[in-house]
Amino acid sequence: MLDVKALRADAQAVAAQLQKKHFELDVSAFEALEARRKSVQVSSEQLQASKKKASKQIGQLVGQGMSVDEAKAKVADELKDIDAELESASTELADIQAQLDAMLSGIPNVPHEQVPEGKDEDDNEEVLLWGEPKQFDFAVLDHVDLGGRRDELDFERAAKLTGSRFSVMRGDIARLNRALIEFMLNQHCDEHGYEMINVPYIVNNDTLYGTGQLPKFAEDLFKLHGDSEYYLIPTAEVPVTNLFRDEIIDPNQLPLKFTSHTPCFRSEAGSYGRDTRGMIRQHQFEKVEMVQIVKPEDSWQALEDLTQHAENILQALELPYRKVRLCGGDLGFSAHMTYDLEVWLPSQNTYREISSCSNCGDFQARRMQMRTRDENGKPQLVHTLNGSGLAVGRTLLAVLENYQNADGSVTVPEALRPYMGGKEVILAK
RNA sequence: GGAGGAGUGGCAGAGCGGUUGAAUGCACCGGUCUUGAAAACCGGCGAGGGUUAACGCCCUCCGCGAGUUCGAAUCUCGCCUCCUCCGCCA
Repeated sequence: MLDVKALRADAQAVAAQLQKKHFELDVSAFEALEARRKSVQVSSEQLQASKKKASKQIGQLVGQGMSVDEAKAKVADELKDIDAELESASTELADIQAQLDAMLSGIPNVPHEQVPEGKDEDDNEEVLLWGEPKQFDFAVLDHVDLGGRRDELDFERAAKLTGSRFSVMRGDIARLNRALIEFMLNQHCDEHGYEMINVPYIVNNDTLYGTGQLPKFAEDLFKLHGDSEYYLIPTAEVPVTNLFRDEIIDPNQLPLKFTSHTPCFRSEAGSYGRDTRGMIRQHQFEKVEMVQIVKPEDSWQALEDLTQHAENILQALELPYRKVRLCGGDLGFSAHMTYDLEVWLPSQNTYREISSCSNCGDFQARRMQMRTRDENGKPQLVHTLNGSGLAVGRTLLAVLENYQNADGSVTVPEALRPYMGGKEVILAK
């Protein structure tokens, strides 16, 4: 949520910033609504004040010994029309407020000035290329073929169990999956200073509102049937960032740095036909997430650090990758600025997203009313950041494809061998 | 699932339906005293919102939501959460 005060002060300026994000802010609609809000709110509060005053007067008179009926009669004039007026004013105000909230909660975060212009991923700005894609002297297989040789990666049976966009992992691949998770968590905890945290995979409305998935992106989520409005999490960012919602965090506790391994559930509405083969785009995938809650002045550096932490994983696994700064059109709803990391996939001969690291500024914090105190002790919104470190399924397939051998086996990256019982090669026939 | 009990400010803990945003204590901040510290004493100390150039003034908030009333922390109803006991269970 943007600061409504900034919009009141200069809606045009905000609209100009949002254009980079290809969001059209209806300035005149906002200003018209805001003008009504102001007049109705002022009169509604005035009416409340006079009603309160009259009630207090009755209290005083009764306290002085007057009978209740007499006291009421004495202030009857003042109370005469208030109820009806107040009723209509507060109904109108609630209506306007609801419209304003609906408008406001649908406006995305403004992009940082460093965010490049552009409409989609083709316009993202490359900031780093790391590693050299390996030259293969044989025809490379993709992860589906590699994993399918011994049924260790099984999409057909997953489809039987559930449907499309699910997978079954078995044997060494299942173990590789676990190895990646452990390796990533250990790196973040032992080398990068994160605290591990385990959170619910099912969350409520308020939590999804806090990070910005609701109300606008409900169709991307899996909603549970039942009496409660519950959803499966689309990312650990949602429960972890919301941990301290509605709290004022002691500044001495900041920064908070959490890492969490969870499954993620996404409906992938609107991506029919895209990435249908393999485990690139699944309804359920695992991710190791990093979340930071920091003082406002620290978030800029924190984004660099957090992104580096994700890069460290790729570097330790010796996977070639590319780092891009997302352009305005590709930036997410809540993000102020985002770096994507894209890993090299030999089978596609291109780089594909494996991590997304964002600074959300105070955008989520304002929705969550998550605050700390400034040097004067005044409440102040915190800044929130999140990033994948990394998407486990995509890392797994990147490992399979980049480490494949001519015979269809896969060499285990050295960093993972301790987690694989020392095994150096898997999927050998 | 059944039966009870409880939700008040950072914490503890008062609060007859009436000038209560809320006693008191602790914690915290400032001051006096002290060579310094502690103790003692004095003062300050919730959040959100509106309005204003500003000082200030006003509204809302005692788990959440409705209701009764001129007036609700206090009464009524529904919901949520927590605790205790019983049952069931990984």
